[in-house]
Amino acid sequence: MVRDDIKLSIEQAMAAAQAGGALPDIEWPAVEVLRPKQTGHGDYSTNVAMVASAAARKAGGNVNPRAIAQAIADHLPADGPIGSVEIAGPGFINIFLADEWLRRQVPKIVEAGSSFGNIDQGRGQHWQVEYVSANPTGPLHYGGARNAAIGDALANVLEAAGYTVQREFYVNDAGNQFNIFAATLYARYAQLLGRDEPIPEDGYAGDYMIDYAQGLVDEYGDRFLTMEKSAAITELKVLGEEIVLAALQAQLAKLGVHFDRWFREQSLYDSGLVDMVLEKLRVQGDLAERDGAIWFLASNYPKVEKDEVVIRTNGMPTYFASDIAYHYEKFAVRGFDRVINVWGVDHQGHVPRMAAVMTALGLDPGRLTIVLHGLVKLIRDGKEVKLSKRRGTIITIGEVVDEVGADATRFYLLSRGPESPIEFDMNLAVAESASNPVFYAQYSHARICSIAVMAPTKKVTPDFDNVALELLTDPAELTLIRKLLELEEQIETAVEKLSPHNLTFYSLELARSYNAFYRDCKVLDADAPALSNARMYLCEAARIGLAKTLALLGVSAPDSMYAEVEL
RNA sequence: GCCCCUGUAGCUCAGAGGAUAGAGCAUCGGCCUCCGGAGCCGAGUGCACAGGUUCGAGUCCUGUCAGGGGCGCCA
Repeated sequence: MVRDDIKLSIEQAMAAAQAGGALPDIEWPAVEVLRPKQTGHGDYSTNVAMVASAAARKAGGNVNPRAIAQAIADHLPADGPIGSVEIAGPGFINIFLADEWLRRQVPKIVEAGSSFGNIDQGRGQHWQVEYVSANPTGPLHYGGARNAAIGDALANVLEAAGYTVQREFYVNDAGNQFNIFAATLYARYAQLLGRDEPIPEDGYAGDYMIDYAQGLVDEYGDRFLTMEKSAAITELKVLGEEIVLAALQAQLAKLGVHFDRWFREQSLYDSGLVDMVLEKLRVQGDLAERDGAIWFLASNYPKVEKDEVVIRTNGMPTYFASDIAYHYEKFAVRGFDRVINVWGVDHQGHVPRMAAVMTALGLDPGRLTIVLHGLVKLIRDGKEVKLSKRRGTIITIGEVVDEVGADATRFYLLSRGPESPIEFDMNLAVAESASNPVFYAQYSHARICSIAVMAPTKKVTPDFDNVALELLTDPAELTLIRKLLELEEQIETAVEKLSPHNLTFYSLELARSYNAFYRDCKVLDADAPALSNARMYLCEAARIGLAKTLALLGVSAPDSMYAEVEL
C-alpha cells in the first residue's frame, strides 16, 4: 500500500538524518501519515516533525519543527512513489506522488482485475459474520434490510482484506416465539378449511400467515385436521420453518444477499450442546438457582449489572441459554478466529453480557465483536410506520426493493455509519430513486463500457500489450489514477472500523474523477492512436475500480444504463 | 432514575486530534460543433449550547438541552 511505503520511507529518512547528525538522538514518536483535506497540501502529509519537536523540547533540546521537517525531507528517497516534498505551515511535511510512478500503477490495476484493491491483512484467518438472524416468523421488514446490507458488505470487505469469511444466518427456531408462529399457522390453516379456530393470543396477525397456510392446504389438504392438534402443530413447526426460510431466502436474494449457512438454534438442543455448556458453567460456579430459576451470574463480570435467566421456573431454557451454547460452538467447535455479529441497537443490552459469556467460556472477548446499527424509521405519507410482525403492519424488504430498486436500496442503506439512525421516507425514496446517487457511479461504469463498444466505429483498436503510459500526462488522468489507488486504503478503513459505508462515498468520488477525465480527455481519437490506446487502458483500470467498489457494496455494475430506463 | 447511541447546509447524511468542514437532493445561474446530458461548470446557507484538555478540537473530557434505544423468567 502506498501509504505504508511512504510511512516506511519517512521512518528511514528520520533514522538516516539522526545517524548523520542532522537530528538529535532522541526517542521519536510514531509516524502518522494522513491525507490532507486540501489538494494543495499534497497527496500525503505527516505531522511527525511537529510532534518530534515537542518530544525534543521535553528532552531538553529546542529544535524548530520546520528544521526537523527539512532534515527528514532531505533524506527521503528520490525514486519510488515520492515525487516532491514541501515543508508547510508550522512543520507539516507534504508529499506529492511522482507522475511517473503513478503511470506505472495503471498496468498493475488492469492486471489485478477483480482482485484490485485487495489487501493481505487477514492472511486466511477464519472469520464469521452473522447477520440478519431475524426471527423465522414472517417476512423480513425494512429494518432487516439495513442489517442485511451492512452484514453482507462487511463480509465482502473482509474477504477483500484477505479473510476467509463465513456468512451465517442464525435461525431462532427453538424459542417461544416460534411456537406461537406454529400455533398461528395451525389456526390459519384450520380457518382456511372452514374450522373456527382462533388465532392464539400474541399470535401473528399478518395476512402473510394466511398465504403460508394456503400453501399447506394446497399441498397437504386437510391432513393436519385429522390428527391431534398438538401433533399437528409439531409437524407444522417443521413445515412452517421450511416455508418461512424459503420466503426469507427469496427476499434476501432480491437484495442480493446470500448466506453460506443457516444455523438452526434447535440443533444446539438436539446435539446436547446447550446442556453441555450449561453444565460447564455450573461446575465453574457461574450459575445459581434463585426464585426457582437458574441464572447466569453475569454480574460477576465487568460492566454487567444484572444476572440473566437461562432456565425458567417452568424448566424451559431461555434464548440466552442457547446463545451461550451457540457462541461456544462458533469458537470452540468451529474455531473461528473472530466473529462479527450484526445487531440492531435494540439488542444493545445484550452486548456486555456476551463479553461475560466469552470470558466465562474461557474465550478472549476480543474475538467477538458486535456491530450495532441504528434502527430504520419508516415514513409513509408523512407518518411513521410502526413495524410489528405480530400485528402484521410491516413493510417488507420485497416491497421496498420493488418500489425503490435493489441497488438504490442497498446504496442508500450503506451511505451512512451503522450507528446513525435512519429516517426513510418511502414516498421520497420512490420519487428520488431516479436521481439516486448510486446511478451516478453506475453511469460512469456504463459510460466506460460504451466507449469500448464505440472504439471500432471511431477507428481505434486497443492494444493493451503495447501501451504508451508516458502519454498519460493530463492532470485529470493523474487525478483519476490517484483516486483509483485509494481503494486499498478505503478497504483497510472499512475493515478497521467494521463499517463499509466509506466505500459508498468512495464510489462517488471515483465516478467524479472519471467524469472529470472524460470531460477533459477525449478518449477515442483516430488521429492520435497511441494516446487513444493509453486512455482506453486507463478507462479499463477505472472500470475495474468502479466495478470492484460497487461489488463490495453489493451493487451491480451494469454495462449499460439504457435497460433501466426501459423498465 | 441509570446506561448506550445520535445532534454538522433547507432536507438526508459523510468527516482516522491537524492546515480554508464535504457530498447528494432541493434552490438559483451557466454549458449540447460532445467518445452516453443519468453529464459538466458556478452560487448561497452549517459543526445544538457552555466550559475544559491541546501548539492545534466537528473530532477527546465534563456539564446542559433535544431525539432515539436499552434497563423482561421476550428475542
